[in-house]
Amino acid sequence: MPKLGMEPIRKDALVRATIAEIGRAGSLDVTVAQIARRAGMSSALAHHYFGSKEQIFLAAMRHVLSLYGAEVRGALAAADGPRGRLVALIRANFASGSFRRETISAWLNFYVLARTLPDAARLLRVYQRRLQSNLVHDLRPLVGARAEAVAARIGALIDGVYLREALKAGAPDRATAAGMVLASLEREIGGPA
Amino acid sequence: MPKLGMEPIRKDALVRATIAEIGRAGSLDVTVAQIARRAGMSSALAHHYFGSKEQIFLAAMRHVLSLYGAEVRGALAAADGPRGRLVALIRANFASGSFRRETISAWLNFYVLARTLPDAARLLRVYQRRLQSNLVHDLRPLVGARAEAVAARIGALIDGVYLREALKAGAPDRATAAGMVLASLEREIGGPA
Amino acid sequence: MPKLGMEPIRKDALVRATIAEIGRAGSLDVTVAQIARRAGMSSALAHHYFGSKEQIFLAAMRHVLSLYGAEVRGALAAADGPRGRLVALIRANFASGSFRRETISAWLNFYVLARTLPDAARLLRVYQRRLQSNLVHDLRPLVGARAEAVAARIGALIDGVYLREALKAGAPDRATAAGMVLASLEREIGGPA
Amino acid sequence: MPKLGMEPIRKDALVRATIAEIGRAGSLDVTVAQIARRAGMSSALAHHYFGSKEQIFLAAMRHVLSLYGAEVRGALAAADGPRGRLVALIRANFASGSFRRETISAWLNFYVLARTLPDAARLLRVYQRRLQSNLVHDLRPLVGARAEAVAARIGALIDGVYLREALKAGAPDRATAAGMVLASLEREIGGPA
DNA sequence: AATGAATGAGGATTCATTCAT
DNA sequence: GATGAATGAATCCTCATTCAT
Repeated sequence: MPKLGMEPIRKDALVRATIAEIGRAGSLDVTVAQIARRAGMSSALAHHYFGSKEQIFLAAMRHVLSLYGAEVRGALAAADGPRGRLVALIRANFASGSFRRETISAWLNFYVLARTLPDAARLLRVYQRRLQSNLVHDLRPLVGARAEAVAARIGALIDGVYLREALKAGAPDRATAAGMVLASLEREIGGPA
Repeated sequence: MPKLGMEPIRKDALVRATIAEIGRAGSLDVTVAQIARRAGMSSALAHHYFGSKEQIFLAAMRHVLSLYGAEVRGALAAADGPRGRLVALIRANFASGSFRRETISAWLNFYVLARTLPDAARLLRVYQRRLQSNLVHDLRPLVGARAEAVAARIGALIDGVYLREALKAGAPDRATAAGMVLASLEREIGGPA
Repeated sequence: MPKLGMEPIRKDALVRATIAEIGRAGSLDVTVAQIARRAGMSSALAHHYFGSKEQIFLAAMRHVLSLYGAEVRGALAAADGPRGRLVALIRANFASGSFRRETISAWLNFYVLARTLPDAARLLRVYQRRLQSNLVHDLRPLVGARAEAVAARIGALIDGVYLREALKAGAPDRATAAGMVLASLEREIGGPA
Repeated sequence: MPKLGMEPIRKDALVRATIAEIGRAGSLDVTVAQIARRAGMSSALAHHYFGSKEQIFLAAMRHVLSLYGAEVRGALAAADGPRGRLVALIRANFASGSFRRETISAWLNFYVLARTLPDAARLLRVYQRRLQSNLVHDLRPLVGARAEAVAARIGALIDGVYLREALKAGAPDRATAAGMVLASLEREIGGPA
């Protein structure tokens, strides 16, 4: 069984298990043993690879944020024109990779984590800044000087939609969620988005 | 002169201490002992009055929501006309009683709590429903059939603004926060709000 | 069972159990659970009263040193003249309260502890300083300026005798141990001690 | 040219690393991983060569004792006459090879180890017996029948000086340490040593 | 009403040791 | 010969909760 190069495989399994467990528990009150068990290894091995529970959580955050980033980049690359890119960007925020039950739960809990771990706060700020700059880039041609303010409102609305989704039961409704933000965009830039 | 029983006094002290401790810790990872110490009593007494930690948390939630409700009712009573009442309602959401460091932290953590405690979820849904109905009531005359959708967007935006405030350092900026939502309202109903 | 004023009783029981366990194990590799079990309580209670294993060890050291100090004071009070007091002091170092199997083991391990815990080192230095000053006080009239050097040699010899006793099997032989140091004293001050 | 097997090289590196780690930690609380890392190999290899942590410790003891023995033999070979040999023997006990920071710490901890490992106790007893017989051999011509008792006192004093050195901070002072024991010798045999 | 006393259950982390490659 | 992979067993410490007074 012991092969070489297990580290990335194990780490990846642990990161996925962490997100799944946070999703299941709905909070950060998950034990390393639970995470490790789901990832198919002993908790000792989890510590061997990550050093501490904190680092496991941070790795899970980075994973979620990096999946999200890839989703956004892919969407933007396939879109044309400011309006088209804005729509694609907003839709990407609610794409199937990110806007799923467990990820929404993880996201909410990362905000809590950020109140304790400076590194977690930093990661979330990076996410917010990127979203803001992406929005501003394509809002500028449409709303000029108002771009910054509009982007801030849309960014906050996206977070709010996530937060409210976390309270609902059942599977997340991507279309409705994205629709809310797209409608807001429409009101901000005028005309149908 | 009826001598006031200790029960309400003790319970109130515990509820306040709970909110303060959640604010301090930035999470629900506060011990009953910490709460009781801040409230000036033994943890055994805290259990005596509330039965369990869960109930202490729920009481703290009810307290926050009831303060918030009072703030909103007061604001609405003093305002006139749909537009005036909408502005007052939004401002009330960021009033000094609710939009303060520790309450914002508590609010965020209550969303986490709601994922575990059905009672907590119920309380948050009551809050959302009231906000929605308050918004709809005064949006109807202004935007007609769009009232429901607009109210949902404004409600989610308010939550998003809270969430983002939780990530920031330093004292919360009420004017800016309220300004964001008011600007959105303006775009939704047309003309300066 | 729960009565008031248990703290000193519990702490005392823990301190005694600690010394006994160190004696049994022959090293500091004793668990809080073992100590607590011997003291007739849960390990949680041990932590409740002492806060940490470190503090338990330090309390045990203070206990041993204070017993030793009492023994020495008692012996000196009952002796007359420099020579008589020196003999009494040396005998006190090997009195039945201190020169027993488990205490010798504890003593040795406290020297190890002192290499890690500054507080432990401080306690041992206090012991050494007191012994030195007691010796010098009564050596001065007998050997004048050599008092300091002679005291240092006698002090080190006492420690060496303890150390060697730690290696032996069976019950410690007080008379022989004290005899070694008394013989040394005799050589230092001339004439039979 | 016979190619030297790795075994003795590895074992030697581990033994040296063990002494260094015990010196650094000031206790036997050093992990095999720490020792192996300092010796430049994996902990698995350390186990491969020694079988267990216990055996590593015992090998380290043998190493220290054998260095000490060589030092003593060298000193005795270069000295003449009972008095000269006694002085040389005492000085050898505090020679630069043995009376150094980490070795003193190791020595103290070996006494602790001896309380658990019979083999360790045996090694220390061998050391004590050899020292005793070396001392007696050259004391006999000077003090006759008192040789055994004097040797025992000097041996215990040497150990005591080591023990006290373990408590001090800073580099060990060889001259002062040897001086203490030489002064004692002088008192025992009469006349300047 | 109030609390000190007490603990069972659990949780992060460490570590000697084994094993397949 | 050498090591990364892996884990079972501990160990310290915490905490919600109960109980006798």
